[in-house]
Amino acid sequence: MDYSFPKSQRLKSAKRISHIYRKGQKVKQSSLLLFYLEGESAEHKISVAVPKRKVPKAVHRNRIKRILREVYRLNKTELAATKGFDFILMYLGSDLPDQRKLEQAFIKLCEKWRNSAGV
RNA sequence: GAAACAGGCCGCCUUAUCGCUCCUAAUUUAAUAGGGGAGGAAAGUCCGGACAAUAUAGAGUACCGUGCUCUUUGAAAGGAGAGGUGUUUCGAAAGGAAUUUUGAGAUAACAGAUAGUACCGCAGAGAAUAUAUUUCUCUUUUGUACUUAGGACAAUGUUCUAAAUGCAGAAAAGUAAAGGUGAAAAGGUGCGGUAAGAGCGCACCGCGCUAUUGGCGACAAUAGUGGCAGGGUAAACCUCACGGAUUGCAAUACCACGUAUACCGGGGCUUAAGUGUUACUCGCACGAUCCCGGAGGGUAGGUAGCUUAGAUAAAUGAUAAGGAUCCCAAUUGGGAAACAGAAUCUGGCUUAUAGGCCUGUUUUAUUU
Repeated sequence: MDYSFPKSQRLKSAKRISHIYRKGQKVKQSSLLLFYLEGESAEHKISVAVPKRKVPKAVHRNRIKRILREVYRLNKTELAATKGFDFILMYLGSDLPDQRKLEQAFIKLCEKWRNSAGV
């Protein structure tokens, strides 16, 4: 099993990210929102986002982003596909989340994504 | 031992597994080994400094900062100690009172309100060139009551005139003493004085000015003098003194990519349009394939700056076990753990902070 999460699997270009926000499809499950768009390389690329308006404290924002990244890292296989996709995973709640609940929500989100993206 | 105050420090630890980031090493092109990886405030961005760019031709204005004294520390901002003054709390003393002296604290953006402007809600007559539709007082005058004196008549009464006194009203003044309003009412208390009053006069207190003395100084004491003009706000503008080039790492340098000397309108081509220079003015420099405006197009990736933390959609994390701390139950167990996340570095200031430790001072309990 591959649980690594190197730099090549992260979405880093500001131009590409704003493009996904504009043109990408959306899937929602409880407090998670996933933007996705077919990518340029064979690998998946992902980026996490927490809106400043919902979570004003920098400490809490950092924590939520780390938890989201950890959830993705441990459940990467749920998003397995033949093509590479670019994702943005956004947290819409305003409280500090529980990691186990978030993992279950993420797995459900992945099922929805598989159906809508037709993979 | 406990409580209060002041100052300082710490602000969970260990192991394993999975993962992130930077550096080094060697094999070699996707993996291995070793090492480093958030804070006392990283925060607010309120003051300094380094560094960078602009300018180096300066001057004035504007703007900003600081504001009792001395010593000390520091590159500066700032800090520390000692003192002075004002305000204020508690206690003591003197005095009839106003007030003064003194002991122990607290506190002050603590230069200037006799340069000018502005503001001072409500209440109140009046809030700054003081003042009345209250009260008080003199004078004049009207009415009335009573008394006295004189006269007339129809005579133990009636009536007229004059004067004094009381009451009520009016006019013209005096006064700012009393009541009342207010955070604040144009020196305070007492005595004299006056029609009533008033620094109008006097005593004491306070205040201003001048001189002398003491102190490095802020200031203080003493003497003389002035009858007292001049309320408060400068964290309102402002004035004075001292200091300050401006903009900030999204600075800036280099590499890569890419384009348009296109088009439209206007100005100018040597009697100067314009650009740069510190916000403005002057001055200075540059100045013809030029300048301004419109509409439109392209780029916005990387390296250095940048750090024995050093990223760039931004690492410093997750899970499990064990152990300290605190709380509830008191056998086993269950729960809690603050404020808060680096972005060029650095010195301060301010604000947030569960819990714990140490030192000192004061009060108090117990034991000897």
